[in-house]
Amino acid sequence: MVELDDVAKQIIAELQKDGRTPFAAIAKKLGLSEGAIRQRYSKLKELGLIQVVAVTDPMQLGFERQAMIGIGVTGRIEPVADAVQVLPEVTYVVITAGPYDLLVEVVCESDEHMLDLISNKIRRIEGVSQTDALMYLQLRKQTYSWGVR
Amino acid sequence: MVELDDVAKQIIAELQKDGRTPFAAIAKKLGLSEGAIRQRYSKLKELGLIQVVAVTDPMQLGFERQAMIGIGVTGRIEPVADAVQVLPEVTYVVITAGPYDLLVEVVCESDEHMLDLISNKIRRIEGVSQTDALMYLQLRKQTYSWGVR
DNA sequence: AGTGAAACGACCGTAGA
DNA sequence: TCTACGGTCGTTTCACT
Repeated sequence: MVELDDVAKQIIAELQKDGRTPFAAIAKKLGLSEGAIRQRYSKLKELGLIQVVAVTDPMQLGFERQAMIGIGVTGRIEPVADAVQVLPEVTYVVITAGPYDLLVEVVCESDEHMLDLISNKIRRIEGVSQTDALMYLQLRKQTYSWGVR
Repeated sequence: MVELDDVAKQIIAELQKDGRTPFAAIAKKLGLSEGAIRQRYSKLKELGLIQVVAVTDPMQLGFERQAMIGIGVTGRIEPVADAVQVLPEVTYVVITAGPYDLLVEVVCESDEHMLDLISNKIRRIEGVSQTDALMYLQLRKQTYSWGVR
């Protein structure tokens, strides 16, 4: 775990609103030099604490089928998480406490692709005891500015 | 639904890798002018098809408690989705087919905050018949470059 | 960690095919 | 929708604190 100071938090907050905000603009807002902001951004990025990326809704673009797979695991969860997260269709993996041990978001090109992924890849992983597919019908909200409000 | 041509898809793919990639660099790669890329980016953004943002792992920063709430709904799902997505703690809402009708990701400051949110806000929404909280223990993978591979 | 300055490159408006 | 161009602004590097 990492402790971030106020400057780092504010840089993150600005970039959560618009990831292309010039460092100079952030610098002006925070009363620091451009270089200081860029230096901090580079470090945050290097440490894997932040990434600036384009996000879209694949379904809205007519691309693919999407689902969240709830997985029940017997035995240790980590090895299953490791095995799942190397699959290219998998965009999101989180270990959870509750009805499932693992939540896995997947993006597929078709129903057949999805079926193959679940039946022949995910369900055959050692330790997977149960899978529930929650097919995405419509994405309603997607926000990245949680610290801001 | 929107049909994107190849240029748009490639712009998105580049920005999925690094959202701060200069338009000029993308232009060079695609053999177009910088202005063309900027113009297309602006339009994609305006249409809400793409957003460039900073993403982090709140838990890794020691910030908050996170969970996915699986919600069962009686009657129409859309009004419930609307009511849920205005809550500031809610970062993600998707209508699904499967064990739940709605998946809702929430970021809270503490267990008490989470409890209050679920008991006093979400469960009191008209039409909510069931909620399962899947508390996040550890985020393992988070990718935004699905079209790329 | 942060500053400042100079060279370079990116961005953005406007005009035009 | 795209290109071209010029002025403005952002980024990079380096020497310094």
